Amino acid sequence: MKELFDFILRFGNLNPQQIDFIAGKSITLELKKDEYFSEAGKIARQVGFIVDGILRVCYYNNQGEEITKYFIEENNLVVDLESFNNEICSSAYVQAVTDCKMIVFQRKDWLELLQTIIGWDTIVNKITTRALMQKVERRSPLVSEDATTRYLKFLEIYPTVVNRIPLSYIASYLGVTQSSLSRIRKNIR
Amino acid sequence: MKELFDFILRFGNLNPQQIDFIAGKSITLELKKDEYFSEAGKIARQVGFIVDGILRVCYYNNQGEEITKYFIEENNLVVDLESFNNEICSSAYVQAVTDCKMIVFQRKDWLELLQTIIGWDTIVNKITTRALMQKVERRSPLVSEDATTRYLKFLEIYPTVVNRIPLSYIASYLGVTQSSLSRIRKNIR
DNA sequence: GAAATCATTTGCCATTTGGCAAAAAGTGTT
DNA sequence: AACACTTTTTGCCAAATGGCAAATGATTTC
Repeated sequence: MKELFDFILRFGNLNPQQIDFIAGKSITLELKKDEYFSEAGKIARQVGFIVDGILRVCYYNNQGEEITKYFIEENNLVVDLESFNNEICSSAYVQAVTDCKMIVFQRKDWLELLQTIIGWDTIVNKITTRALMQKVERRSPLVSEDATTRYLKFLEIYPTVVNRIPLSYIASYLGVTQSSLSRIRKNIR
Repeated sequence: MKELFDFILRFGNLNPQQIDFIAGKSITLELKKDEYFSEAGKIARQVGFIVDGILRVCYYNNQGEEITKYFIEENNLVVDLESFNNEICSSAYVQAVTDCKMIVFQRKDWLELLQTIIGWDTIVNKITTRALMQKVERRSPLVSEDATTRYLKFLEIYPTVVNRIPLSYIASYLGVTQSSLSRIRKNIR
């Protein structure tokens, strides 16, 4: 629980009562590798905080290829925002890439927090905006780079992730085939 | 001015006094093709609304190649968010791709609006979040597609833009060379 | 620890895209 | 209409990446 509030309090202040109230609404969740936090075709009804482990957001394109949109590491919030906010079906999967320990809030509790705790909405907005900007900054530059440069950028952005996840996921994140990525990796060393 | 409030009021309600107050803080700005709305190395101190015209956000990578991050069409707000919010130098240019008519708010006026008008921050947050999500949704899929598919997606997303801007800008948005894009375009028809 | 399963690497060749330079087409100016 | 200027197209060839299948390596299961 400490990790969660260390994270939250970087974006604003809360008094001890408020912290307790938030903590009281949380539940813990353990996901095994490959299990889903939320799924395409369903409505996301949870906000999660990753205490330990890595998740990824992925989907399938019209040729059935699996595409990883991004990875999310420990000490970050995870939510399928469009689905959660608008109560519409998601088009993506949020999947545990390693075993994960999470702290989770159900939708109705989360909404109650937003209405109850003064300043909570501002904190949540800051976290959301920052996360979205980060996604743009991370993924967007890949479009204009060749495969080797993409991989090098991946290493910069996710230094702690490389050795904990299968090559195929990295390939599907970078928009490169697995075999190409394998060759690229060989050439770099 | 009508266009601006048509846009804003899709995200929340404002009474006539509030609308007048906001309008009173605005100024109009005309940009000629190729002029900058904000520049790399400077701090963005304006929020703009495009009444007519197209802007793009672009930067130069370490090989001096010009890269277009995205286009912004009429009836949208434009701001270099990271620079504006944190008062730090930007790394990107926001440039008029066609002649543009804009409505602009200076930073201090914008901040005053945020403090003065109840609910304005909520509206701005909704607009910001939506715009950021849109950026992710538009640019991210390009990573995993080949050049032809990228161009077709571009046509879907920016149907009104294609014939108003030079081919080279589209190429630099799609991460494809100009000559490749020219060939792709030929093969499609 | 052998078998089965899954992940990664490699070889071979096809396809796509890039790089460069010249030609063609389009625009605006006088 | 002729000129300069910019944008787009094209030809030629090189380089990068993909597709497929087999080989190798790693991990799990019994």
